[in-house]
Amino acid sequence: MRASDDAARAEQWAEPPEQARPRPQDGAAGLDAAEARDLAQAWLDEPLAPAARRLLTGAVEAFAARGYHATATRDIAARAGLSPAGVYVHFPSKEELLYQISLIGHRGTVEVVRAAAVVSDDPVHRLRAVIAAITAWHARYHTTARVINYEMAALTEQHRAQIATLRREIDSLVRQTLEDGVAAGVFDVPDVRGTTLALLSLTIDVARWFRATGDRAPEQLGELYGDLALRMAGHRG
Amino acid sequence: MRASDDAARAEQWAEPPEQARPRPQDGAAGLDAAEARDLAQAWLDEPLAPAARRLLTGAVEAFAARGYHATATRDIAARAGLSPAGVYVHFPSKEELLYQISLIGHRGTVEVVRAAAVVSDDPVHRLRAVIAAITAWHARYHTTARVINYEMAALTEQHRAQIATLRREIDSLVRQTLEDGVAAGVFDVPDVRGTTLALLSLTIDVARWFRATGDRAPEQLGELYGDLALRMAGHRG
DNA sequence: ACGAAATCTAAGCGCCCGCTTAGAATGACC
DNA sequence: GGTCATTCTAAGCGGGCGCTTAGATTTCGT
Repeated sequence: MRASDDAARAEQWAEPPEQARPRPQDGAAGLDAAEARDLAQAWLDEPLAPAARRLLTGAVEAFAARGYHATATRDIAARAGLSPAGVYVHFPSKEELLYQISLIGHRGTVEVVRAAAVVSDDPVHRLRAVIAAITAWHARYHTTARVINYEMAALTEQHRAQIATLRREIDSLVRQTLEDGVAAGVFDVPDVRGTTLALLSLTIDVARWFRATGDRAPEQLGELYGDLALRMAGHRG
Repeated sequence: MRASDDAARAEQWAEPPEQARPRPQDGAAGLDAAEARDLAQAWLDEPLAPAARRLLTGAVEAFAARGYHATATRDIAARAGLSPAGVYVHFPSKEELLYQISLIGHRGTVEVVRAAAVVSDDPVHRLRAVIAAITAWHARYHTTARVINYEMAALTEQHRAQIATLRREIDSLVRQTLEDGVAAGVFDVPDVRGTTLALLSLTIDVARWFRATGDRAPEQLGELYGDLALRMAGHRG
């Protein structure tokens, strides 16, 4: 048995220990440097006041580590270096924080998927590119991905419906690619609906187990999953 | 576009709305008849006092619907028809409830997987049977599966370590089956570790999206996923 | 330099949390 | 039918929750 086997199992099965109570001003508690950099980068394009950005990234970390309902607005405020009341200058409620995180996160995913979809008209190349892109995104931004995939039930009904629209777009694109491949005779898919479900399932679950400290880079995982997707689509490589 | 397409997308993307506050004595709030029957069945073999069993099944429902941290012990007590203090006659803490749920759930999964593994020595039949079994279990007992897969971080360190042992057994069995198939020349798997990860990922994510009200029976889904597993393993059927 | 707008804090409101305690009901056994 | 362990409830403790309010401080166009 190779030494990396244990690491692999830990990667799959171990949940991160619940975070210690954050110290004030400790904006990136519990995140390693690479993860914090990626997280900050991911939110750089959003037109936000610095304090609002710190609140959002702090909320992502807290929600991912302890769950939405278990996270106190006081914790989020402390991560952003604000007093408990400081949160409500920028966001009217804790749920609004989650909604904004979910919105920005889902829009980012949709953009990544769209970009991957236009690289080629060939269903084979397109399926591999799309699945690789979704997978790499879920790995690189696994903290955000955790929140937007596993805390949807905490959104209000209206917000959840709005997010569902974005998710449907991703679903449609994967399904359409499968159908195109079947029509072109390069895929063999007896159950397009079920296989679409399985493909997205595979990429979403990455958010549950992926750790930046593992030995697998997001893009490497993306390529592996892209190849697995072609196999699942019945493509004879 | 077929009418069932919308249902399929809902199946994949929609989270169940947060449950209404349970009424006292309402032991199966939010579960349909089939789901409640399955849940009760799953716990029938456990040697437990009736009240303890009602507390455990009530806790499963509550944890699955709203999350561990968001669930009040008062809610669990009400589902079991007890006063808030009645919980502590049977369990010393809320975490102990989660631990017992996790233990019973994981033991059940391991049993199901072991039973599927002995049906055949042929890696092809065995992989299909094992993946189909895990998938069907996660679909049939998706309420329990949700709790034991997504609330692990809420366990104490000792309890989490104990559960990890059971999970490692499942991981080993899938990995060994892949390796046997490669050695026998019936599988083509460039990355056994990553493919094992992906296979288990696929089955676990069923707990996130599966609804008993969907048009797909647990065993049907198991067969679909068993076939997908063989494709992912590079078996030429 | 100054007044207004934006941003932030100290304090705290009403409520719900996990869990404990004291003692009442229950039921199996002699 | 009395005994006693078990099971349960009513009441409540200390504390944390989301969020509000009143007012201090900072920022900035003029």
